[in-house]
Amino acid sequence: MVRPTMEDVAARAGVSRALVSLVMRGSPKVSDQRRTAVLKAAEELGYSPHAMARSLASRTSHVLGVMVSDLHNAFFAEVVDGLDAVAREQGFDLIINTGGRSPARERRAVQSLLSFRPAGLALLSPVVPSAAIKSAADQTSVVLVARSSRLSTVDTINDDGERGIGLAVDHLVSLGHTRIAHLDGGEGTQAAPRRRGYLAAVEAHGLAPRVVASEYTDAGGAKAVQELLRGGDVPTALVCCNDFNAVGAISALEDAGFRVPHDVSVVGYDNTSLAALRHVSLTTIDQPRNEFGRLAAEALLQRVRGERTEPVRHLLHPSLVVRNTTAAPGGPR
Amino acid sequence: MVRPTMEDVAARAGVSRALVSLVMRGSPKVSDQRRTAVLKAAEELGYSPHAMARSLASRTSHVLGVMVSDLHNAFFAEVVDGLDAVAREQGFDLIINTGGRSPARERRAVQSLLSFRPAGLALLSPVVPSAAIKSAADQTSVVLVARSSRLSTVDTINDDGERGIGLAVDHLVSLGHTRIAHLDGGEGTQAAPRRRGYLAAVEAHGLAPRVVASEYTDAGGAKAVQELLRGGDVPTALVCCNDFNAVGAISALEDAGFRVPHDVSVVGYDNTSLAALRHVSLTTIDQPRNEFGRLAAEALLQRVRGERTEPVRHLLHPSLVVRNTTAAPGGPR
DNA sequence: TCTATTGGTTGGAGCGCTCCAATGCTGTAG
DNA sequence: CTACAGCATTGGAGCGCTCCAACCAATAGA
Repeated sequence: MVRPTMEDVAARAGVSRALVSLVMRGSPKVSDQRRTAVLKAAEELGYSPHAMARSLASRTSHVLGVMVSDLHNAFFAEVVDGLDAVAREQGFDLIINTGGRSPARERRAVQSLLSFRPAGLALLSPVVPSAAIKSAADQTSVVLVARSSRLSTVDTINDDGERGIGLAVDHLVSLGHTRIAHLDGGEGTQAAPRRRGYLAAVEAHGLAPRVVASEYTDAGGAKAVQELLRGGDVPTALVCCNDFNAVGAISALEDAGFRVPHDVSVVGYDNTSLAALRHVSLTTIDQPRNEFGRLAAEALLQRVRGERTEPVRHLLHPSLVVRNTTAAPGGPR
Repeated sequence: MVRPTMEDVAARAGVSRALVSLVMRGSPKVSDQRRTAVLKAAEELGYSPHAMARSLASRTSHVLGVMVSDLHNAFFAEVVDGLDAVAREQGFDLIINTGGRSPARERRAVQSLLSFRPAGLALLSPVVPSAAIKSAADQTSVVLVARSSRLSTVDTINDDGERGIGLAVDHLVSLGHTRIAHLDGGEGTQAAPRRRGYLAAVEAHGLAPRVVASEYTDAGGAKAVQELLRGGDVPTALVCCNDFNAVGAISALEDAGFRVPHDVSVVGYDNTSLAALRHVSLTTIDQPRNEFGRLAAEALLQRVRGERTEPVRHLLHPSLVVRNTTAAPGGPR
């Protein structure tokens, strides 16, 4: 369990510790002969550099910290994939920590990440108050994903939720729908722009808006539909705040004898893997999640390299994915 | 961006660096007067200890590395939750890295984690060859989750897949089913014990076994059912290798005009969040995922504290979760 | 009164590495 | 034959911390 150090490698290869250091960092100013000798010795000893000692000595870090607010949500998995790809490419490592959607836990997670003195910090949909983000930003470069901020020291990456919902409404209108309701995400992240997008799009088409309070869960979607049914006046199309909500809504509709999409069309949001299941086959709005991650990593690395100090605000274009839960009113069962 | 050091805090509080170190580590042998002075100075400067310098100096680590083979799978999120809870409790931090189910990437991820010299390493369902695990185990304590191993230096945490499938078969038999097929997970992790469990349980009940080749995806489940249908002789119950497979199977059955559970009962495996959706409401086998994580963390910490050197092999009991995809043959539609 | 003991505090060495100034070495120009 | 690049190589200082032996009162015991 006791690992060899640079000193051990140096002794075995018959060179100085400094030379080993140069080899490990891939310096060009080392003779081929010595280089191979060092690499051979390292190999034989099973040596690999001590990341912490390295960053302590160099006063630089090759680590990006990532705080994932909710590991249970596959949304973040793809963001992390994007981050990972770009970071790796540029010789950076990721250390991930999770906040579990609790501000206290999230705060601890950020503290823990900062204690490693990362070169940058990506916060994926954080729930901590803005002040906490500011204090992190005083210590390292910070990028926010799926959360906006007015802080001048942090970069942000978001999707254009207004536009995304607009795509859903346009799609339904083009199918011939005129009575389109929105199941609202309430206090949830990004619920506000989605609601705004719904209202704007419906108005643009000269239709009457109808917003039903709901939340980002399948139970929430079901409950909202039950409420709608009690009212008697069932719309022909539902634009839901996310995929889970949509699946709950579909369930409740079918329980009540409605057929999707024959009687009611339903659109989700997020294009989770759930939506793609053939059993669900949900028409939904896709966010370029991988791109979120890539842009987040690039934003951080730009700051790390000192190429930029002005904040960037990326607003990515969502896209419509048509599957089998939307059709013209009275269309396919 | 330049953070204060212990030296700065010491100067401000008018004490030595060593005293600050004692305070930061919560040593009891510091007078209250000095302690408050130090804490005040630290607070004012926004000081927080440098985790890397600390672990370098102390030659101990308060970090557990976690390699998650696939972030997209919510299974691991709960394991990580369990790990996180126990680790935090004992003052350890988690650093997570992902392998994306590719041996090469996974290897890099493990390398990267090891370069932080973690006190222990949890590998969640790793796909790297056993030799790579052994080499990691030479460098730190290793625990394997959802993968078994004969290595005497690593601990393992698994569910008893044989028993789990047995529960599913018993349940179906108790409902009156006699023609029960198994959709097999092929080369996938844990597919072998599940297959064995099916064969053993079916035999124990004196029934004829029927194993259909499939895989851990919804498309795989659908394909297997289509094959079954082409054969003409459709069983009254399906025990699937996992939840995704089960959902695909249900989809294909419904497309072909069969009703679940009236015509065919279906059982999944894993109790993913998917299974709990009311739209799916799948009878399935639950693995104590959180418990996996807790036991993994405890196994590592026991080794870290030097309490144990013998390997442990946890085999946890899965449990049956009955929902709406199973019924007596010809039962509820 | 002198020596032990105790509790609080401190300077210095050292963790494994990087960085820099300095060194030795060759080869070429003067 | 000396001078001077130019290159490969090296020793030493230092990153922010922990750990240890030493130290310094202040109190207790003889």
